[in-house]
Amino acid sequence: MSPTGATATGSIARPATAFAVLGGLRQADMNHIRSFWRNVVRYTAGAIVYAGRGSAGRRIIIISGWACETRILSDGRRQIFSFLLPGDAIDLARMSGVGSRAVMALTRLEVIDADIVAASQAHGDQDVAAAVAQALHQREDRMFDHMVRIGRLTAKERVLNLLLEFYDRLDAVGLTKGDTFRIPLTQEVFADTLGLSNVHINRTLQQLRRDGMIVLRAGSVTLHDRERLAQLACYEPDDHEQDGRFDSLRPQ
Amino acid sequence: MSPTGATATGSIARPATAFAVLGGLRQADMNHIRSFWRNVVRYTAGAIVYAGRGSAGRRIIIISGWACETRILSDGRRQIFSFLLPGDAIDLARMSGVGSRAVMALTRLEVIDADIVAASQAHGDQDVAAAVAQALHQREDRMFDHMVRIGRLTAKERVLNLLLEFYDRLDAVGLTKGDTFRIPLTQEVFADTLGLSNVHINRTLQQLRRDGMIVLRAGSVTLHDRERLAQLACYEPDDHEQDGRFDSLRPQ
DNA sequence: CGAGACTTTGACCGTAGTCAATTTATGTGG
DNA sequence: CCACATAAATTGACTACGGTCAAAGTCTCG
Repeated sequence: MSPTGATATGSIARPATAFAVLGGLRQADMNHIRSFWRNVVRYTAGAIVYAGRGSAGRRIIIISGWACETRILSDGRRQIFSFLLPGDAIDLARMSGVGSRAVMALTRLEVIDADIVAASQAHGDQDVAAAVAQALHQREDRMFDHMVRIGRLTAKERVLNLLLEFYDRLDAVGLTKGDTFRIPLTQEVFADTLGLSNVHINRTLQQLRRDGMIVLRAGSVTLHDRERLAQLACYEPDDHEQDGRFDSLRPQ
Repeated sequence: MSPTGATATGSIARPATAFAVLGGLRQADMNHIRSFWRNVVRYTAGAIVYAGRGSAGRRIIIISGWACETRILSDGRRQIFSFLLPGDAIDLARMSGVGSRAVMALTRLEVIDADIVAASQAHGDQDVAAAVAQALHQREDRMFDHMVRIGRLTAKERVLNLLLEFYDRLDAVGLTKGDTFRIPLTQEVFADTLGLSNVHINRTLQQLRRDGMIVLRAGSVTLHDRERLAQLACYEPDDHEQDGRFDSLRPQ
């Protein structure tokens, strides 16, 4: 393991693992994807993702795992700006890590250079570059939702709203099972995301559990009646246009 | 005045007014700018700025006045995402105004199509298109500062931090006089920007005045000892690289 | 001068923060 | 598989920051 937590993946890696998140693939796609195999870069949880590590360039696609964009103030306070889930893309330009902004792996993370993928337009009629551009746009759109969350919603609304966003995003890449999905976040991460203290997050979650609005245990969440929850949490999926995430690699 | 609040400026408008904010100009620049004259679009305070109104396109440059990006929730809560000051540029694409996002004039506003200006590279060695692109980037960078503000700072810090940002931005285009600048915002706008109630904004401002940290009256603010204030407000101007605002029209 | 928009004030409430201790996972080496 | 170390979740007691409601005072501008 390199000191930065990043490792270029050798031929040891098993395709089935890294790309499983993108769903079952047609044989043609599989062949196409295998060609990227040695371009996948891995990070350990807690690692900072820099541009240029391994074979990852400035624009990257998340293959598996969760990451976040964050800033840490000199006095220790931390704010998380956004989350990066499988199928998301981000431009690492101007990420400095210092007082400014950094992308941090929240779990083990697999990443690939977006330009390498885009350069080979072999699979289907999809325009990979366009899909990446769309993913970048959606990230920006979500940023506004997030500002509303921390600026104008109550603690309960913030938590629900965020969980609903996670559901929709994960569902779009096949990472939900019915109303349930896995969520690898500590309560402290929730706190630093939603502008609350970890203690208050804890109490809010318990309240939501007691009210039967969510089921949350052992790293997985279940959201029954999302329609109603969305109402309660001011969650208005602006129909963020088409789904622009990088699932052009998924079965048609 | 059109129903939307937008009017295309005819030849009646006086150059000296609209472009005064960009500072005194060399004779060559003045001539160049005169050619844009009929492309300036005006809005009244409170008007929504849409792409395509008058001669303004998708990417616009603020010539004079203040505007903001905002969203209004169905229950009336409002969040302001960013402010647009003279010299700033913004891409109006995907501004819907409805539940999503809108640009609203906070004062009388003068705007010009960025592409029209960029199309004529006559003045100096500056690359206008690059300056506009930079301005767009800076807007994004400031968005992160803003998330930290509403997510992690106290009320007092939020207010100071925002005022310091205004100072730096206005100073960059010559709109400060010593430690003082004009600020056309109501306390309610502050509230909806900083995620606080208007009443609390009022009390916070009074507190800051009593502590002698700011002077605020009749629409103008004075910030003495900004170094100290920056310290207190976690204001860390990340040295947002070069100054990429649209002041390439200003004297060299 | 009057209307409407903004600001200011007071009283009171409630959400969320802080500090500190305890319990419960999680994980690691033996 | 157990023992220990560490991280994470939970709880209680107390505080305080910020919200709400309602009334009164100011300012602007036609």
